[in-house]
Amino acid sequence: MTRTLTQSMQDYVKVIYGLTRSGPASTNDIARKLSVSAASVTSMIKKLHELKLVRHTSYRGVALSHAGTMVALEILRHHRLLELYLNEALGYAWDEVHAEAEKLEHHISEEFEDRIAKVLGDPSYDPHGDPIPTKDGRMPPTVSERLADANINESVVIRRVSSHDASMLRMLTSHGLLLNTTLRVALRDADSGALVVQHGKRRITLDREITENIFIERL
Amino acid sequence: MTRTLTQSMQDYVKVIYGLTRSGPASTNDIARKLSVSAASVTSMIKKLHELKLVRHTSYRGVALSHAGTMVALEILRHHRLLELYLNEALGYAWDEVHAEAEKLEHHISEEFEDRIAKVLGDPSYDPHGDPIPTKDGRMPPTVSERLADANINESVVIRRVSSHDASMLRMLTSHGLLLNTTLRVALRDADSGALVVQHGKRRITLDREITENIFIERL
DNA sequence: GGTGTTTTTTAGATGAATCTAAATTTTTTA
DNA sequence: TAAAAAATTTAGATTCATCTAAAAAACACC
Ligand SMILES: [Mn+2]
Ligand SMILES: [Mn+2]
Ligand SMILES: [Mn+2]
Ligand SMILES: [Mn+2]
Repeated sequence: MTRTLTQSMQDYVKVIYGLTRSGPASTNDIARKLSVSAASVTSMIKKLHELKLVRHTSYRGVALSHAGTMVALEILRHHRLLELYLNEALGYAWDEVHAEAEKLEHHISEEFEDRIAKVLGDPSYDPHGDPIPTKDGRMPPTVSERLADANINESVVIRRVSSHDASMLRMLTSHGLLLNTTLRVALRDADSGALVVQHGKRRITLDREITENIFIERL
Repeated sequence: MTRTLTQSMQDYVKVIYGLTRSGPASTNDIARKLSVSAASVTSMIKKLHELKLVRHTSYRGVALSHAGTMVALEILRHHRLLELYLNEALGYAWDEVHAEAEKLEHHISEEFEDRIAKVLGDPSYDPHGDPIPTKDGRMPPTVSERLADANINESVVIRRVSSHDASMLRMLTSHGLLLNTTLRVALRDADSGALVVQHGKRRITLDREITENIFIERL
């Protein structure tokens, strides 16, 4: 069913899904995410509305319909399965998978999706710890506690890094801060909110922007 | 460099490559292969000419330039590596690989190409026995003797099947006639040109259309 | 070698996705 | 609460790949 949608429509639906975790998405936000003009967004929203993939009232923002949500989840499943496959089967690093998956997600068949899912053992999480929607559109639990909010002296495990910025991911890699790494919060800078964390013998300073994007399980 | 070409341009270049084994390709032939109108071909040829990918004189057919040939070989490399990868790594049958590779060939990165080539051990032939162009644009030898031309009583090995017609490939599979299968030519029907071949204990009749598309090595 | 057939090209239109500039509506703020 | 600012939509244009119909060129055959 996704097959009849153009790549562009798929991209809009995916972005709208990401922007509507809390309330409707604005034209400008969508435009910014997709690097297109606001006028382009308005015109695409009109088309998606006619296809009943979104609900939209002029000047009032846009939200996905149930059908639209299913489309978004399917694309997200493709994306995350691809990321994991590139990582596990082809040896891509976690900072390299996003760009490739971003292109391929629109072009693989259901057959391909099913086969890589099977090879991977029907996984629930991608290389960044993001949940992979199931074939029937259910979303596995998402780890949502931020390292930024951890307490001093608390030991935590990194379970998700919600950034596709390759340089941030490489920085974490260089400090040995991979998924499922255990660390302890040593200090918090009251002004900047930066944290100093203890990882084995190493002490690493992580600024607020980074700790906001690292999600953890408390031990 | 292929990256700046649209998918449509890539498809034209690939088809022109396939049609120019002997002399220039005609507008109509290209149109037929791509299922577009002759007028569309003329207009695309004009664009490809401006990009110096083809040489074209009005009403006189079209041929690839050196640059165009390199583009075609790169796409062909993507296609055939993908076919082999789908077959070997993901368990697709040889009659299923073509359609999937046809879509993906335009969307994989050089990184992806290099990684699957490496996983496959830098292969020279795809699941149909077609040669895979090297990264620098050389073409491994192509088996070109047809089963149709084999002599009675001759033993031969199937080395290439130049058809992407899934039903023909499945028919061959059902008779156990896979790549690298040895068989003996038992009879030739003088009228139709059909062959009866002996494969182990089985005798199989193959009509002319099929034997024209099976390429062999003589033993 | 002229004339009819086939092939190719040109002309002009369409739909998709985009843009800029202008108009309209909503929100903010003084 | 009215004016200014910001967000959104409308209007109209552009680019790409396609189409159909008509014109032009090449070919084929008597
Ligand atoms: Mn799918
Ligand atoms: Mn991810
Ligand atoms: Mn390539
Ligand atoms: Mn092949």
